[in-house]
Amino acid sequence: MSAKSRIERAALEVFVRDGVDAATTRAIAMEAGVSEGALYRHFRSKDELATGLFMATHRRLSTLIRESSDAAVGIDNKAAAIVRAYCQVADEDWLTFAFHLTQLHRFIPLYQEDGRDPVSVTEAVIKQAMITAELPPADPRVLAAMAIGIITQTATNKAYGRLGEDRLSAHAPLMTAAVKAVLFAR
Amino acid sequence: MSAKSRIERAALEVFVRDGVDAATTRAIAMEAGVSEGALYRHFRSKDELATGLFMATHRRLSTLIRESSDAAVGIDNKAAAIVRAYCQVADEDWLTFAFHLTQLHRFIPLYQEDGRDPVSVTEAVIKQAMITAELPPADPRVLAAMAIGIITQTATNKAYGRLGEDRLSAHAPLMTAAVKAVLFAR
DNA sequence: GAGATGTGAGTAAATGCTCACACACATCCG
DNA sequence: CGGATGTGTGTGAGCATTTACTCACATCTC
Repeated sequence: MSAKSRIERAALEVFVRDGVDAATTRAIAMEAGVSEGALYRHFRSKDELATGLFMATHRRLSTLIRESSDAAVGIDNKAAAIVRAYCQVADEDWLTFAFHLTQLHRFIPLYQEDGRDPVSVTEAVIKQAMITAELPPADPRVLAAMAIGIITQTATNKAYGRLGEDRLSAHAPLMTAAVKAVLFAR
Repeated sequence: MSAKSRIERAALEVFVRDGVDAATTRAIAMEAGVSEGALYRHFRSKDELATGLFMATHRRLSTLIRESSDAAVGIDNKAAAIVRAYCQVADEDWLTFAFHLTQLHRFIPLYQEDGRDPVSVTEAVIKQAMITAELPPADPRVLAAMAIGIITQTATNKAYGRLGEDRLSAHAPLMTAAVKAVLFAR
């Protein structure tokens, strides 16, 4: 593995463990088994390192959700597609996903910048389904928040060790049923 | 207002805005309109200040949830009581609630320490309802996470300015319906 | 006047980042 | 082929700055 990716993996570990602000470049370098100087050979700053890692996962997740919900037909299938997208990203690299999940609040301006984030996409899907009367009317902003909350809070509890070692997709059926139920709840 | 509470309010503002780790004692003192020394006259350390503020809201929330869900009869009423408890704490002091919400991840060991936290309480309620066959069987840990996720993610989106200026309880009916729907979803 | 409260300059430690240097390796030239 | 030169990468001591916290002294309150 290249030094650059070793540093990135180490940074993810330290960021998840200590939080981005409390993490030190020294700790990251030590975890990666390189000197502190090497870190700055590959990244301009600690902030660029953290932001780069966050945005990579953010774009991966946002794109996957948008594309797979677009491809699905009908609100039920779209809901299932969104759950599946989260599970896929979480399971293919839990560390990056956990970093994205736990440090999200530190990057909200970036999260919301282009209206292509998971919440906005979900909100758009819901709005559209209300126009076609597939869903009964309600505040789409709140429904989107609740739907995403079902998924992210399950993932968060897994990150906190409350759900054992299963992959996130082990809970996909229940999460999917829950999201569908919420969309129709009034 | 006493200096001590002025400092606490200022700390909450800065902690919410910058995060606990990035917040400086100077910024807090300036926001409170006192010197940095005054801060240490009332609190041993920045960490004690942050932890004290967090635990106060944590205990308030946990206790309220436990007591009001205990008092309610039947799973539907218990679900409504949990939503109401969150809304009450959020609406009576949004700043402390927003602090608790956004900085939770930094205090997980404290959050989980005594099994009286909102998620654990909700999990216990769900388990009991399954024993009495009020609810169909499923993993209570996941159901609890999802139910709490509905509430906290709605609140989080409000904190991020996605839901306008309404009080959280404005969304209580929808959140309550959603939580009930999730508990029965399979 | 005594104790509580407030002040702000000062301190030791930590942190993000730089820099002069070292090493490995490839390319070029006689 | 052997040496010179260039380039990408790694090192770790060192620097400037920031930060949490302290303390000798001032001020207020009763």
